[in-house]
Amino acid sequence: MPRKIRKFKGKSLAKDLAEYTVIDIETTGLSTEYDEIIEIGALKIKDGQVIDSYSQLVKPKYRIDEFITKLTGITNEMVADKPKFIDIGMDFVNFIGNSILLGQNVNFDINFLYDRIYRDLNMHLENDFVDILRFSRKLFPELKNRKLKTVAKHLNIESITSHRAIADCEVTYKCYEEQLKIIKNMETTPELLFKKKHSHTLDAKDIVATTNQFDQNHILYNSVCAFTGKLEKMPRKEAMQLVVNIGGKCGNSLTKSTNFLIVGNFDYWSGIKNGKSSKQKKAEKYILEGQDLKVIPEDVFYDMVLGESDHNNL
DNA sequence: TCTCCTCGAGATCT
DNA sequence: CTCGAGGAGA
Repeated sequence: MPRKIRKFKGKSLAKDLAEYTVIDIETTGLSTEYDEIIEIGALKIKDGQVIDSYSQLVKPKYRIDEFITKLTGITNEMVADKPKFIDIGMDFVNFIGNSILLGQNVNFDINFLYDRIYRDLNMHLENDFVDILRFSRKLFPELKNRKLKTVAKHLNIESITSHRAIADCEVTYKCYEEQLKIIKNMETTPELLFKKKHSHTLDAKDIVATTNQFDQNHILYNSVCAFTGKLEKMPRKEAMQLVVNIGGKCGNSLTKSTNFLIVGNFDYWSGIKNGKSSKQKKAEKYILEGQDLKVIPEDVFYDMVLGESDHNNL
């Protein structure tokens, strides 16, 4: 199991905040490993108003390339006499304090800052954060993309052409405040909007036969089938449909009336013990008790359903 | 019905 | 990274 990197990193929140700190950084590239911070911007917001700001250009170890200068407008000359991160890192840490951080795809900024603060100051950036990219994905799925600029335009917020930290903070916090208004108008809250949905749409009862031509001599006719594990060749729903179209029945779980347990793959399932799922172990117990139940692998199931000849062509 | 898990697909940041 | 789909188990 891969060890968790940045283990003290804060949690991602979806909240309607009265007080927070917007952050944005400019860097020499996208890689936290190889690229460097060249500008930090932050705005403290309270009740929708800017109450404090922090803006600092930072001198990187390596030169800024042309692409970044063109993108941000930040040149090597501009940072030549600026402090290195190690000299101003503490100022930034003090500025944000323990406030909740907010930004567009803010994981990008947090990861850069987390690593830099740890390396230079031997401290952990533990602040919780709000990523407004999550908001726009939820609210504006119809837009061609959810880049800050696109979202700002959609919300009639003016955004300047240059990618500079403080300017982007301005746009970001305005986008957040506007999106909060939209959520309020929907008579919901961010918490409700991001509440995990129950996506268990697969209920065996919902699967009905698409034919009434049944072969009453088929081994699965009038039988009760259950599944365990992930099937290789089709979604479980399709397999259940096959059973039902033969005139069999399906259940979500293994019961006293189950006749066939079809076993798929569960190599991926780390919680599995002795290579057998609980359904399989339950089935073995029922068989010992004399139940008319067979445990069959996926391949055998296809032989039964489709016939030997078709099986080879799958 | 609820919580926990895994995987694959799809974006966004400079 | 985040989400949704789809599993298991209680």
